[in-house]
Amino acid sequence: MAAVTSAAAPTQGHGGVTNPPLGGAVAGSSTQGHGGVTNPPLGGAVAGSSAAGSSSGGPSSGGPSFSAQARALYVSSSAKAGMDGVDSEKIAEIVLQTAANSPFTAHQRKLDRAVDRRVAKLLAAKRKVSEPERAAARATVAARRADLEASRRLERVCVVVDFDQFYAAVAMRDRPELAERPLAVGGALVLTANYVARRWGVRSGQPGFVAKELCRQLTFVPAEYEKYAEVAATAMEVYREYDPAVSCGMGYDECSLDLTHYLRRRVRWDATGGLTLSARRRTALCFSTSDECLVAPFDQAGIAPNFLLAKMGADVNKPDGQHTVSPTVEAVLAFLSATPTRKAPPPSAAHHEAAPTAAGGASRGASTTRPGRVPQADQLLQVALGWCEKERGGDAGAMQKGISFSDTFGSSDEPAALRRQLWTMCEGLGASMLAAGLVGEKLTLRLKDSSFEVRSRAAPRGAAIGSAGELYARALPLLEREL
DNA sequence: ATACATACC
DNA sequence: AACTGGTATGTAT
Repeated sequence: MAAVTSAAAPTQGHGGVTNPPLGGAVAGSSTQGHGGVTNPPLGGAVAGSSAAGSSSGGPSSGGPSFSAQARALYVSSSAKAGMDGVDSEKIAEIVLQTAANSPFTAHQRKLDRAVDRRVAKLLAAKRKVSEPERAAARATVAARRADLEASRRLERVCVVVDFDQFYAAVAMRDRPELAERPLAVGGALVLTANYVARRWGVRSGQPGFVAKELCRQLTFVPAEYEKYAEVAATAMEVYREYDPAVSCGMGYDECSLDLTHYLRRRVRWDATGGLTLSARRRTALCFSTSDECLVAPFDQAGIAPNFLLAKMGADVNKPDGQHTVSPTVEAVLAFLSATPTRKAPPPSAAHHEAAPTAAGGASRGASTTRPGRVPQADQLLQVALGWCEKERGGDAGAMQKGISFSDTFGSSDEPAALRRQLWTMCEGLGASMLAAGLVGEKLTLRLKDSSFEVRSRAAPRGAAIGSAGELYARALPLLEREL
């Protein structure tokens, strides 16, 4: 990982950081624009060895027809909490009618086909692996697995709390008259729907026009991110009593606590039996000191010996549920085999880097560059075993690596209009860079057209980028070339 | 290194 | 009329 440094982020002074740099960016285009600055990837060590991954349930290679896929998509959504008694046939029908022939869906299908090709390629490569190679790989995995088991920690009590229907809960808190009505936060896209709306089939990630079609009475309210940050901060204040280092997830709607120390001090707790927060204690966790904190009466919690498992557990038993993974190897493995692969987080070298390397380091370095190894295999193995040493849920305290500004605007091919749009976005990005105290090193212009095709063009490295003017100067040539 | 894609909320 | 926006990471070339 190149030792590029930049006049990076002074704000959160991290002493003499040799840390990664950052950048600034902007974008514009005929329908949508998205711009961002990125840095060279963290690089770091990637592990090798050979473990199995499993494909994300995307069908399509000779799989079901498109409408069957759409139906399957819906069925999974109807299985969500609070969706009993929903007329799934009808909803599937409406979703198909309104969205199946959209340019978005067409683009999505194209992406899916690319994934299928990649999967086919991997499977073909796998088939070519000889039996001796397989045996060697099995031995490597067995050895690594033994290492991981030997270093497995089960004494911690990690909790991930998920603020259910968070954005909608905040909206309903402020406008109680909306609470009984179907409500969606968002606009072009549904970010969150309350449980009333979900009964109509409205769900997050759905395009707004489909949601409206599903539920004519649906009320939309725009997202208010500053407010969410505020409410989350208030909730964190409460959680801090239980874990001074409590961290908040990116979208503000979840946080992670390590209750190990709190429980040792305050509660009689049987390590072998695990921990179940009593309803009362959980309520205390959520609401203890202030009613201001009454965010969502239906928060979920995952409780487990590490944050990987706690995060996965928070997704079980919605709404208003909690799931405990007991601190035994058997319980952990049983939980994993009962949990769809889809629920596991993607293996990430960065996560691995973030973990103390007691167990990981040596074998990682040794196997990284061997040919024929599956990248990320060590991470996959860790996830498969439910092994995770991450100290926290979020990456609290990590230095920001990029900052971006994007905007969806009306379709246009007018160069002049696009330049104006670009300028507006440069101003927006400049302002957020200023607010964040960031200076850019590298600039990327991203353009999305009306068929959802995305182009990204990077400016050659140059002087630090700090203002709207500098952003524009670097971005404009990129745009001109695309006109 | 660049472009393109993915995951997550 | 018409499928977000922001950050970080992964893959292919």
